[in-house]
Amino acid sequence: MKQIKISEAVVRRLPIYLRYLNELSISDVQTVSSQDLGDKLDLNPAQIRKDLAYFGEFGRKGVGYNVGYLIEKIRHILNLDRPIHVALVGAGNLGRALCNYNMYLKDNMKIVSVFDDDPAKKGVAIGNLTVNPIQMLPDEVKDKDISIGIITVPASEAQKVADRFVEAGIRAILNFAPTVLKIPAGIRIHHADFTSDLLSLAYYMDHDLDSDAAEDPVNSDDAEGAEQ
Amino acid sequence: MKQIKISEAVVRRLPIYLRYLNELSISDVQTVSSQDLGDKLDLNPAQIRKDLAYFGEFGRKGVGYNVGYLIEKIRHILNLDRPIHVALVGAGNLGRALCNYNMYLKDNMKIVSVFDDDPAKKGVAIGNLTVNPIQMLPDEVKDKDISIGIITVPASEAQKVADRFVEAGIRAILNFAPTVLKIPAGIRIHHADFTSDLLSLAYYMDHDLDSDAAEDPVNSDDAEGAEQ
DNA sequence: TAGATTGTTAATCGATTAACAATC
DNA sequence: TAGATTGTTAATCGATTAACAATC
Repeated sequence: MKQIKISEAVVRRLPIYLRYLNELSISDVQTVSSQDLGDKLDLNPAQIRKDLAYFGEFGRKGVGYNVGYLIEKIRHILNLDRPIHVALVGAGNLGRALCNYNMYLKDNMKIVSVFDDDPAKKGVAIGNLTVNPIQMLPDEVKDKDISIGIITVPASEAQKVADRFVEAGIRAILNFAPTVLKIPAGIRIHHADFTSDLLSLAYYMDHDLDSDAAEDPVNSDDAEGAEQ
Repeated sequence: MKQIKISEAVVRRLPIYLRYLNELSISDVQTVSSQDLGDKLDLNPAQIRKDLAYFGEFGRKGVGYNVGYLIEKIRHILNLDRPIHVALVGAGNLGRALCNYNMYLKDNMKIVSVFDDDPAKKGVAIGNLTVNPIQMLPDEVKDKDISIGIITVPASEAQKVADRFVEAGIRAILNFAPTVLKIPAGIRIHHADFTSDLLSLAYYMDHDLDSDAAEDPVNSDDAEGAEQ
């Protein structure tokens, strides 16, 4: 039996496929080709076929993919055919926004517990949840079978929260704090750091051309730079 | 003069470097090596040296990089040595959270205008901004020299907002809506789609039971039985 | 059948890492 | 000087894309 390592890039595309397939399903579209998917999602059709083929043979030659069947398969691959429980630490503006964003409820994944170490926030309601003190984290993780943690505390507190998550037995972390975290191997971590995202976009603005070109290889030509 | 194409991967690391360098600067650290940076940021030191070398020779052999000097250089490369103005469309929970997140003020980048097409939100205050009707977008972009747009509307509205941004002459977009947008070549777009991020983490729940060995995520149920 | 489209292998492209001469 | 560390080239690794036989 061959052991294929599925790359993170592949896994990250699966929810994108799933999302569009769900749209197609709602529109009662029965069948879709890798070409259709590629056009819509701005991806190479060969890449889509290859991604899916890692997990099985889901299509029919000459026909395409059955939308409902492919949805079912991807949901299974992503473990979304069973409930996945999420905890969030940091009931600030961003944390509250994410809690209210319950649009992924339909995907069997939901935030079931919110924490904050500010005593003033204890018991405050956010949607149908109430803010717990951070000390309750280990018990809640156990009691509610929580496997993913979201961090929305300031950068200065993020590592401490991550450590607590790890100790409580969480399997994966989504970190919104603008800092790099040290996490033991075996725990997955994704960074959702929009401040870095935003700053990196500034690179593509028109550079002012004042400085000496010798020392500044970043001139406006770079910003155009071929469509990809 | 050589025109080197700088990859997006490189550009995206620059703000990460900058952030840690700023921390070092605050701690009065004068010099840092690529080894130090790599340890802290979980990156290969050779990669860091290579990234920086695309833009010039910023270090000293046998010594390392001067923190203050490198900050200055990276800020210049990223255009953060001049004000960068940002507009945000979608004054919901997430949009308001981002507006209140003015922690990147110190980087010369700030949200200067907020829009929403809900008449009920017109004039509502968010921090020191007030919500404008979407019709004002083109004029605001011109008047306030706005070059980056943030989209925090529902997925169903996101393409319309993107089109407005492009027409108004924006140079780059940060899209928080969970959908793929069609954007003309030459305009940069980054996706900050945390719902996909979160869903993709679910993949690692069952499959990753032993940490380092690549394990076969294609279990027998998966590989089998395309009904078709 | 003829046209379409998959699954998969091979080719290409790009990014990361290793290695080391230069030199502080 | 001896040790440290850069800048850069070469080697490696991994991901994307092209191509096409299989086949619906």
